[in-house]
Amino acid sequence: MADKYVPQEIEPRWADRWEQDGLYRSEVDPDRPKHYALTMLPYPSGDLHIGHWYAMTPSDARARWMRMTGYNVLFPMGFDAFGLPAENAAIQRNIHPKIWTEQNINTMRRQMRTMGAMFDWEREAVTSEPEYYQWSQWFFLQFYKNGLAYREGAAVDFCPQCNTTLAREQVWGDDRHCERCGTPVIKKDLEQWFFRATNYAEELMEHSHIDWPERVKTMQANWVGRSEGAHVTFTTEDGDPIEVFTTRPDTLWGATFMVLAPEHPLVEKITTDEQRAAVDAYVEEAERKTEIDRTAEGKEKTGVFTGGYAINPVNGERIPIWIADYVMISYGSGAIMAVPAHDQRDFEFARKFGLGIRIVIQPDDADDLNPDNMTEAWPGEGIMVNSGQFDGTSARYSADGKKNEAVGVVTAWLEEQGTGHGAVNYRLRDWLISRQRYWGTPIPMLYCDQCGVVPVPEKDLPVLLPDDVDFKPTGESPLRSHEGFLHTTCPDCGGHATRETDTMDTFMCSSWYQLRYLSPHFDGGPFDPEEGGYWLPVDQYTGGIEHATMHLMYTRFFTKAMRDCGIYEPTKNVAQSMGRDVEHLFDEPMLALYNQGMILGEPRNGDIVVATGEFEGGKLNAARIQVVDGRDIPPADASQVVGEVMSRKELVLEVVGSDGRSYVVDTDEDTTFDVPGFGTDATIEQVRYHLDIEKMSKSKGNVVAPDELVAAHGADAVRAYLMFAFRWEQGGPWDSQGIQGVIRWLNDVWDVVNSDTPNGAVDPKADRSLNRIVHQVIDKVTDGLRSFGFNTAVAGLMELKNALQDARRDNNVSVETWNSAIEKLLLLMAPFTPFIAEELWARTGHPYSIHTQAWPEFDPEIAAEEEITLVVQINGKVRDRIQVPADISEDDAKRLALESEGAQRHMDGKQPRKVIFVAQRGMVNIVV
RNA sequence: GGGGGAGUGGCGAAAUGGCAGACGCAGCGGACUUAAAAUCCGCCGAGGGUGACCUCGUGUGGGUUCAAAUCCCACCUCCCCUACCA
Repeated sequence: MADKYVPQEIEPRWADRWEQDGLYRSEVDPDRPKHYALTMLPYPSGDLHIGHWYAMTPSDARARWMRMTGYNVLFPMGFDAFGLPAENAAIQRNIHPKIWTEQNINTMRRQMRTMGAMFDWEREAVTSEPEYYQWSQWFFLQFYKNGLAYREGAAVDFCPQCNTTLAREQVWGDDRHCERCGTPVIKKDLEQWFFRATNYAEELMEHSHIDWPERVKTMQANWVGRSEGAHVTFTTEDGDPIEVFTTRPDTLWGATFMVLAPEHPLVEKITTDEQRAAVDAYVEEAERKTEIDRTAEGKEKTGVFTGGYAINPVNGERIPIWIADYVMISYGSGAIMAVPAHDQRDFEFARKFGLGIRIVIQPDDADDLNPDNMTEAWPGEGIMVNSGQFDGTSARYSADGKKNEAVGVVTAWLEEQGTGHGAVNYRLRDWLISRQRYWGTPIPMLYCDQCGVVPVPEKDLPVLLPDDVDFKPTGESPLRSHEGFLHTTCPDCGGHATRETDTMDTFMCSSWYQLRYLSPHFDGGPFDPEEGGYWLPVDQYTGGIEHATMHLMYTRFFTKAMRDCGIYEPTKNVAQSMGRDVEHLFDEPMLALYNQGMILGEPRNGDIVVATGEFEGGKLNAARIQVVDGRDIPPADASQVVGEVMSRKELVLEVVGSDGRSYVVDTDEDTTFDVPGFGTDATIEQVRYHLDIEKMSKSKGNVVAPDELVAAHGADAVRAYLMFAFRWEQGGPWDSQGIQGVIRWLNDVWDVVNSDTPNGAVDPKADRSLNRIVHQVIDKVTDGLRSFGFNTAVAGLMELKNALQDARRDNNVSVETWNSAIEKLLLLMAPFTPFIAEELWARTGHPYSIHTQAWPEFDPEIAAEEEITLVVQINGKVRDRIQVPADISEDDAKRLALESEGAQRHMDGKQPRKVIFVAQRGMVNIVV
C-alpha cells in the first residue's frame, strides 16, 4: 500500500500550482457558451466563518461542474468593504477603518485560498477602493441627471446607536429596530437623498423573466404592496383639499369622520384655538415616541379632535377631523376617511371616542347590521345602503375574488364628478441612501452659496474619502469637521461651496458589484462593455434569504434604472455582435437564484456540578465547584447547589438544580474548580455550559472555526461534509462528530485508488455490475449538481467507493473496468473535493489538470439493470420478491407473481380480480 | 391579523403516486491488539415469534386510488416573513 492521505501536504501544493498556472482565469471566448456563477460577496468582518464556507463551497462545486460540462465559467469574489463595524473599531480601538478593513481582507483572502474554490482573483473587486467607489458616485450622478435621485426633507428612521438614518428595508421587526445593531429606531426630520425606487414598483413585483424561488418572489411582491382603490378629495371648511386613498370607495357614504397622521401638514391649519393645546401635546408626544411605543400598548387607539371639519364630497356631509397615530404619514396620503362600520381600526376608534357609525353595506347572509350593538366592523361584501342613488348596488366580489363590483361603479362616478379617480397605491418607499457616517462612498454633491445644489462634474470623480479625520464618538460624521473636505469651489460659478458630508448606504455598493467583477480596473466606465456583452447577466446567483427585500430588491432596481439611463447601450451592441438575443437581456441582474440555509450552533448539555459555599440572598458564593458524572447526581445539602450549568457570565454561573429551579452561583479567584481531566487546578473556563441550537455567535461561544477544521482534516473534508450533511437550502445545527463520515470516505478513496489493480479471475457478472454502478452514480451525481442536491450527490460518490472496495476485496473485475471506474470516480469527485481528486488523478498517471477534463458521459444502457427484484403485492402489501430478467414481459411478470409462493400463501385460494404490472418499478399488485 | 414553509429511526437525512428509511453519524456484537485508537466483519424503526414469517409505522383525523410520506379536506405543532397599509 502507498503512503497515507495527508491533506495538509497535498492541499497547499495544488493551491500554489493552480495559482501559478492561472487555472481559474476566465476570459471572454465567444466560441464557447458562458456561465456567470455568483455567490454573495462577504463583508470583511475579520475571519471567515463556517457560514461563508457553507455558502461558497457548494456554489463552487456547481461552478466547477459547469466548467467540466463545457461552459466557460466566471466565478468571481470580492469584498463589501464599506460599513459600520470598521468605523466602530476605529472609535473603540483607535485603528483607522481603512487599516482595519485591509487587514481583515488580507486575512479572509488568505483563508479563502485554503478553500480550494475556483475564484478568479484577478477579477476581485473591493468596494472601498477609490477605483471602485468612483463608479458608485458616477452611478449616483447618472441617476441624478435622469431624475431618479432627489433630495428631500422627511421624517426618516434614525438609529441612535449607529448614529445614522436607515432605509425602510433596514428597519426590522415588531419593535422597529435597526437591522445591524438591534436598537429601536427613532424618527428624525432630515434632508436626505433618495432614489426613486417607486418608479419601478410594478416592474419589481414582476418576476416573469427570472427563475427565482417562490418565497423570494412572494416576499418582494408583498414588499411592493400594491393595492387598488381610489383617491378621493375631501375639503376642509376653508376649502383646502384633503386627499385620501381608499380601497373601498363604495363605503364613502359611511365616512363619519376623518383622521390625519399627526405629521400631516394641514394639522396646523385646521386646528381650532380650543383644541390647539391638546393637538400640540399629542403631536409632540407622537414625535417623541419611537415606533415601539406606538404599537406597545396593545394597539389601543389614541387620538385628538382638531376642532376642524371636512366636507364629504359624495354627500356634502360635515364630518369632524381627528388626528391619530394609527394613521401613518408614510403610507398613502397620510390621511384617511374613517368608515367605522366597515373597517375594524376605524370601528375601534369610533367606539373609544363615541363617534358615529353608519352602515352602508348590508351583508347578504348575516343578520342586518345595527350600529348600536355591533361588536366589530363588517369588512365583507353585501348590498349598498344609505348611499343615495347607489342604494341597492351590489358590493360583492367577482368570481376570482379580486374585484368588488361596487368599487368600479362608484369610482367611475367619482371621476365623472371630478371628486376622485381610480388609483393604485404602493407600500414600497423610495430608497433612502444617505448615511451620516464616515466609512462609505461620499455622495458627489455640492451646496453652492450662489447656485444651490450642484453635482460634482464627472471629470472630478472620485470625490475621495479623506484619511486624516478624527474619530470621536460624537454621533456626527467626522467628514463634517474636516475643513479640507468640507470646503470647495462651485464648478459652475467658482464661488464657495460645501460638500455633502453624508455617505452612501453600502447596499449601493453591492447593487452593481457583479458588473465591476467583469473588469475591476477598467477606467472608461463602471465595467467594460466588451466583457459585459459576453458575461452578463449573472446566470446563477446564490446567497441567503435574508436579503430578499433588501439587496435583491436594490440590485434589481439598479439594473432597471441603469437600463433606463441608457448605461447598457454599448453592452447591448457588443452582445448583439456576438449573436445574442438582447430582448430583455439587461432587465434583470440575475437570471436564477438559489437560497442556501444557515449553519447553526451545535447543541450540548452543560456539566453537572456540585457547588459548595454560602448562600447570600438568592445566590450561592461558591468556595468549591466540582464537575460530577451526570449519571450519578448526589443530593444537594443546605450549603450546596447541584445541577446543570446553563450559562456563564464572567465569574457567575447559572445552574438549574434537579428541582428545576435556577440558581445564581458566584465565584471568585479563591474558588476551587474540580473538573475531571483537569483536576483541582481547573478554571471556570473548563466548566462547560449548556448550548441550545441557535445562530452561531461569538458571545454564545458556539462558533465553529473553519481554519481549525482545515488544519485538522483538510479543506476537502470540510467542503464534502458541508455538502453532505445538510440539505443545502435548509442548513441545520453543526455536528462535530458527523465529519468523521467524510473523513473515512476520503481515506478509503485514497486507499482504494492507491491499491494494486485486481489480478484475480474476472467474473463477467461482477465486471458488468461495477460498470453499471459507475453509470448509475454518474447519473445521480450529475442530477444532484444540477438540482443543488449536493447531499445525495456525495452519497452517490460514497456508494461508488463502497462498490470499488467490494470489487477490490472480491478481486474479480477486469483491469479495464477497474481503471475506468477509478477514473470516473475521480472526475465525479473533482467539483466536490478538488485537491484529493487532482492528487489522485496525477498519481494514476493522468495529465494535468483534472479540473479541465470533460465531465463523464452517462450511458443509460450500461446503467440499466439486467436482473431486477420483482415485488409481488397482494392488495398493496408486499408478499414476495422474486428475481427476474429486467426486460420481463408483462404477461410473464404477472404469471410469475401469481405463481410465487408468497402470493399463493396470501391469496387464500381466492381469485384475483385485477392484476396491475408497473414495469418501471418492477412491481405487480394483485387485487383480490 | 395577513402571507409562506416544514413535520419521516436516537441524530443528519433519502424516497414527489409504486419495496419507507439510500448515504452517513451515534450505538450494539464480533475480529485484530498487552491495551486503547485506527481498521475490518456483522446488527441497527417498534412489537410479536425458536424460525420462515406476522402486525404496526412518515405530526393527528378523514378522503381519493389497485397502490399515499407523496394528491385532496380539516386539525395540531414548530419555523420564517410581514403588519394599525386605509
